[in-house]
Amino acid sequence: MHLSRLVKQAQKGNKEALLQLIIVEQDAYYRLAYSYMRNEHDAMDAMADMIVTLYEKLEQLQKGEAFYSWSKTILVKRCKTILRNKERFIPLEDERESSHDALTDDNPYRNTESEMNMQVLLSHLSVRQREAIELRYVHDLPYQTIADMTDAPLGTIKSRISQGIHKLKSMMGGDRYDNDRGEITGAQTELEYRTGTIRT
DNA sequence: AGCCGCATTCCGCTATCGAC
DNA sequence: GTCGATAGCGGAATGCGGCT
Repeated sequence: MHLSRLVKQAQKGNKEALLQLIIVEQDAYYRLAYSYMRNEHDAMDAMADMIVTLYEKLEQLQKGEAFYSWSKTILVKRCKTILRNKERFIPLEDERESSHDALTDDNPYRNTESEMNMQVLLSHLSVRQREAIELRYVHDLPYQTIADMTDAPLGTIKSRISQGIHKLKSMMGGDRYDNDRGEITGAQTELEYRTGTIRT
């Protein structure tokens, strides 16, 4: 994989190169867009808008290796803009209702009972905590990228995730895996197993 | 090629602060 | 008092260059 080379080709106007870059991560893009839009049509719309933006602004990207975090930041901001325009951006007090939407049949995450349980658990967090945790453990994005996406300081993202995990732990009735040495938390482990992002 | 040490980056955690 | 935001610390992971 020569990411930087592909990005440079795309920056020179090579549409094939840009297409290749997008295809490699198309599933990740879709899942990310879906997690915000909650339906296939809007997720596809957001992805289409992202591709247009990428094509227009690719010259501004300085580090080729940062292409995917940069493009995902664009996608998330586009999703939020669409939601705002539709006046559907979910305010804090409505988050529980939205959690039920997340369990509809076309949700790509709703595969098993335990995944549904995790969605229910996540629905008890604040919107911002849930967003940060989903971006980290569902979409496997680094803290800095999440901070960029959400326009929040890095420390704030760390805090949201840490406190969100803490809440999940208490909701799960204590920590099955935690111990005195401070190893990986039960809730965190649960999330990582759900999403396949557990590191070996 | 393999090992070692150093530097950098990333992450988890927590103390502190301010708003309510 | 509670909650969320912020900053900073320490440990783990990773990258990289030098040496054998």
